[in-house]
Amino acid sequence: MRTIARHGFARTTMAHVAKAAGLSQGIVNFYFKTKEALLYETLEHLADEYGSLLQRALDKAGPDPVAALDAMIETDLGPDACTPTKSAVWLAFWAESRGRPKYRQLCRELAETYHRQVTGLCGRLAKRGGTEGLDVETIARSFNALVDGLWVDLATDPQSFDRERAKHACRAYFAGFFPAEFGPLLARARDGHRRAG
Amino acid sequence: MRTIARHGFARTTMAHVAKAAGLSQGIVNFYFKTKEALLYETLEHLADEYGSLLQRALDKAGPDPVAALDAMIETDLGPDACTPTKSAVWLAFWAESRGRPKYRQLCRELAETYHRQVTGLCGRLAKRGGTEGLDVETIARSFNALVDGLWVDLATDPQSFDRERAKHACRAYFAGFFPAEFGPLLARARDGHRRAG
Amino acid sequence: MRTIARHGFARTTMAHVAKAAGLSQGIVNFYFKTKEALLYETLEHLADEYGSLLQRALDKAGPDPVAALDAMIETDLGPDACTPTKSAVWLAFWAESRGRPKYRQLCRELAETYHRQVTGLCGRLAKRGGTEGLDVETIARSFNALVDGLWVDLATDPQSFDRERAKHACRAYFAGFFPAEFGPLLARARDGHRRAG
Amino acid sequence: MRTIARHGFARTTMAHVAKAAGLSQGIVNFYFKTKEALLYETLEHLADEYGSLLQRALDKAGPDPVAALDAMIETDLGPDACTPTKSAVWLAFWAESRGRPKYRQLCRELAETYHRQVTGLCGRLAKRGGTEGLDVETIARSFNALVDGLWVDLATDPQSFDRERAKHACRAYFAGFFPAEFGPLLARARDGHRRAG
DNA sequence: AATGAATGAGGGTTCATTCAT
DNA sequence: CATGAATGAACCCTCATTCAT
Repeated sequence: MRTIARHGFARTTMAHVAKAAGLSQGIVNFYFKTKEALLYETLEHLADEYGSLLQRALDKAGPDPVAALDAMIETDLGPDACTPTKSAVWLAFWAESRGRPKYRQLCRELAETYHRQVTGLCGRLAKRGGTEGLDVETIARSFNALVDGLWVDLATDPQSFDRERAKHACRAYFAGFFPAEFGPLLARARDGHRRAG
Repeated sequence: MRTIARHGFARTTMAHVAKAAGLSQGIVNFYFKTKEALLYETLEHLADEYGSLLQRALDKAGPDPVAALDAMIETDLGPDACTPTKSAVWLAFWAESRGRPKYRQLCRELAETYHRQVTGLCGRLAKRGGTEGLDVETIARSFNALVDGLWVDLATDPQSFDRERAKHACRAYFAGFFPAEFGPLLARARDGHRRAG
Repeated sequence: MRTIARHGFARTTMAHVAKAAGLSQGIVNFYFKTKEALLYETLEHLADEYGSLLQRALDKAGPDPVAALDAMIETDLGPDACTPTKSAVWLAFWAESRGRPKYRQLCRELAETYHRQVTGLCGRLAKRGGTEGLDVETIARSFNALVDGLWVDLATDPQSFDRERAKHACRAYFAGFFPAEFGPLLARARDGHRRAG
Repeated sequence: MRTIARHGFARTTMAHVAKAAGLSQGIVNFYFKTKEALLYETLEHLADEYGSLLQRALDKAGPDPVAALDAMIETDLGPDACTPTKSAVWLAFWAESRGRPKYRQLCRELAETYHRQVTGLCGRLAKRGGTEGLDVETIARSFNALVDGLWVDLATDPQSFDRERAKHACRAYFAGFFPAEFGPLLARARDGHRRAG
């Protein structure tokens, strides 16, 4: 992952990877069989890790949709899932997933799962707030896009942004649709900043 | 661009490009001197085209910040700037821009210009609405992220989304911060859909 | 073929082949796509060449079975089909054909065709001579084995043998079963030797 | 030997050999020092085994040249020396012996010994039969070739042939030169077949 | 004595680049 | 200008060999 993040996908060679890992090329190939296999297992590892981070966060958040959505935000932009390296690697795989069916499938499955969860949570939120008219499908997809975009921006220009402001942006995004629920969260975060600053 | 979109950056070869363009390999190299140069000129072309599309749209929109922001949305997600091929190519360059300073610089300049424009427009909007307390900096960066993310999602899964819904999502995003200004736009779009449907 | 004959199959590298042909490795791979393909095409070339040599000889020999069999001997051990290089290459392919179905198939087809022809000719000879009791099937297979063995010996030790004596051995072999037909041929060859020596 | 027979010489790896023998790769290298050494010792083993089989058969056959030659036939095509595996390995070594002086030397020595014995026996037979005019040198070399060819054919296509018919072919070969001596052998074998069938 | 993880040289192959035509 | 055959560096991968355990 470090090698992909540093050199880019196209310039990632087995020699780079082996040297970065402090291993010989022979043994890397012995374990991973193939460069393609190594790359795919990297993607799998990334997806698995992300999946379990998210699951753990959701379990901890409990049944409340606001808490759950906030947990997703905290996970997506937390220090474990959203490092400069990892976001760069995700970006690389997204870019390369066109024309590589295996990558595409895995990415899409993850995105679909994510989308279903967000849609479900937003749906419950809309029902509770009496705003069933909202297009939760689009809200969810756009939230996904927002997070993806934040990752892209963090990957391409880590200076432009910090993770806390990114989280704030996500909360502000939800506050636009669910002011009653996410307004307080926003305010609390703002006060936190004021106290911290 | 078609070749990058189809095969991915890492698997794009001069032979592919030449064949796709109906040219001999020799002449492609004669004109572009180098693969690296061809790729860079591709990025420049993409950036120039996008820049002029945006400029034209802004000129046409006039001085009103709402109209200008909406023009940006229309451009970013319009049929000229946001084709499946182009979004895929942007994605590829973003991914590869780490570790390639020339790409990085060009991408960053474009993003900075864009960011300045959005920030300016949002600032005027905030002033006009009497909501100077808004963090226009973050609003602008997040809008950028949202558009980037929508491009990513359109590039990786064209089915998940259509451009009209993406535009709607952008307007909804702004409506969260500037309800008075973007609310009517949203409503109009919604009515348009109703009439059309 | 020269490289296989010189270094053996196992030590034949593309670098050897390219250097022996006075070409770069790149262009060899460009033309043959694959080492495996190059080897297979070599076998095909060898088989085609042998097939057409044999066919031409048989056409020239006419319908007489003795003349035809003698033409086969002349071809198999003639200067075109039976060079040190070619016999070595045949030997290499025979050895490697176990475990390489494609080689095996081609070799077997050629052998089967050959066997059918020899069996047919011997059958006509046996009928003509009133010795229908002969096991022409085995006679033909053994003749095939004899020729193969002569090739092997010529390949492994070119000094041990010359082609003329090998031909003589083949005629002597047939003379054992068809003395009336092949006896004169033997005698003529012997006289030829006497005159020549 | 099993590995060479199955995969061919070129594709025989130390890993294959070790696995087939149920040993670790380390210990195989420890005992044989080198792949080259292992291969050479394999050839030596094969040659030694063949040599002692032949010697034992000749000892048992006694001084009669016909019995001795028949013993050679029985050995060469008997169940101990002529298994599918062994004939395949011989073929592999013959093929590879070009360009490997050590193999070549060993193969040639064996062939020379064999040739001397056959020549001697045929010479005694010719003298006894009053046919000193025969070219025993060529008869012997051709017999060797015949046996080699039978091995090749058995190695490349075990179905085409069985060992009994191969033996018969050898006897028929000798019967062509020494009808008085090998005719009865042939007849006996034929009767044996009849009784058996 | 025995293992198997580890090494690294060398193989086949790809592909950006050059150049005679 | 244009071609495409030709080059060679660099890639991925295999595998004989070594060595700590």
